[in-house]
Amino acid sequence: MSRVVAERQDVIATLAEVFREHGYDGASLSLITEKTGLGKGSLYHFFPGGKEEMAEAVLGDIASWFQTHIFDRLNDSETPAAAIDDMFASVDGYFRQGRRLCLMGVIAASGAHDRFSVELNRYFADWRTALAEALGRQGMAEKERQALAEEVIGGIQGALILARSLDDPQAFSRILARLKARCQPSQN
Amino acid sequence: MSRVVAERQDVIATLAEVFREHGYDGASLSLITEKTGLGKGSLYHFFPGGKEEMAEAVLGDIASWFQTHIFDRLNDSETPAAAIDDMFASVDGYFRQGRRLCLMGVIAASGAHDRFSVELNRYFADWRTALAEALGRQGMAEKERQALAEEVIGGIQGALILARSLDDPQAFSRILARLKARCQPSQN
DNA sequence: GCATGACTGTACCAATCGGTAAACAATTTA
DNA sequence: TAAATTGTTTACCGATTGGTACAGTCATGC
Repeated sequence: MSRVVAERQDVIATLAEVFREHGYDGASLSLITEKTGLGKGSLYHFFPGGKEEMAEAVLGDIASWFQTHIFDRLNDSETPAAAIDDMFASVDGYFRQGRRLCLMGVIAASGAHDRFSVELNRYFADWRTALAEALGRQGMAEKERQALAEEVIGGIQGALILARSLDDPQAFSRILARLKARCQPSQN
Repeated sequence: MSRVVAERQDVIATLAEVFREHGYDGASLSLITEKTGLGKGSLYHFFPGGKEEMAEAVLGDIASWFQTHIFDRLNDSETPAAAIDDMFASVDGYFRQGRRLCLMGVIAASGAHDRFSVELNRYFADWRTALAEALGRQGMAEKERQALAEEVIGGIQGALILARSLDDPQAFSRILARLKARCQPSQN
């Protein structure tokens, strides 16, 4: 268990960075072998399905991270306002204050989109549902909470792209703060 | 003039679609020859710099379209509220009600980002400046208009990614409507 | 009617692509 | 310790990559 799983987990973390920085098509096997330090043989030992399986593993890893650290906390919390605050803090940390892109967004904006449409759909739909319900437990009306959740989640993606394009990570933080303010109970 | 320029312009439009749908790395020359109907010889005749020059031509074309149809109108208009409304209408049309991605965003989220960082930076910075100034002529305070312009432009990018990921173009329209409402003079 | 220059089709290039196979080393397990 | 499992190295595969070279086509202007 320990060794193997741990190493595979390490590989997945490195794979995630490679896909994030170079995109799916841009992440060649030679680049992957270089960054992971693993030869093709080892790579195909861990991921017999090749590059596609590597990306699936990474997306699955990300999905479960968000599930436990974001979605579940939004759902379980009895103090939705605090849970939503936690969400924004986690998001800020996860995306390194705007210096890191969202791999889900990267894939969605690439030609590999079709290959992973199920994962993409679930990730964004689950996030939207969890946030909308937390907003609801905060007293927000049905229509408005659906729309706001959508706006916030999209806003985060756009802020990441904008921050990278402007080469100004702080743009991410500024937008995030505004989105957060819009989720405050006092704003309803 | 006519023949050459016109044809090159047609090619650029097709190139834009290919890059949009497949990303920079995913747009192989064989795919480009197929979609444009032009052999490599013709392609390299029009774009001696190869794929990179093709992408530059497309980005330049997009930049000038936005310059004349969006940025200039925001700047020139003496009725900023109407100009901002026009912007949202143009954006909705340009992105085909959420069924079309923004190539600038696609490139920004890809490994080819570094190659085109100048173009990306200018596109988003110009848009932000133009929108912020229009908001200013509408009476909005300096700080708030900068922040709102940033939020709107990022929000559009994110809405496109979200709409594609959820396979729900209407998500784009819904978010766009909210962003537009936030720019209304009555909201200030 | 012929020279010119814009355009195109084809063959080709080295390099790299994703992926396979199998020999080999290292660890566990019995 | 022997066998079985797990992991790694290396050489290799055919296909495709972006790019080049160049002969040929075609309309235009002189």
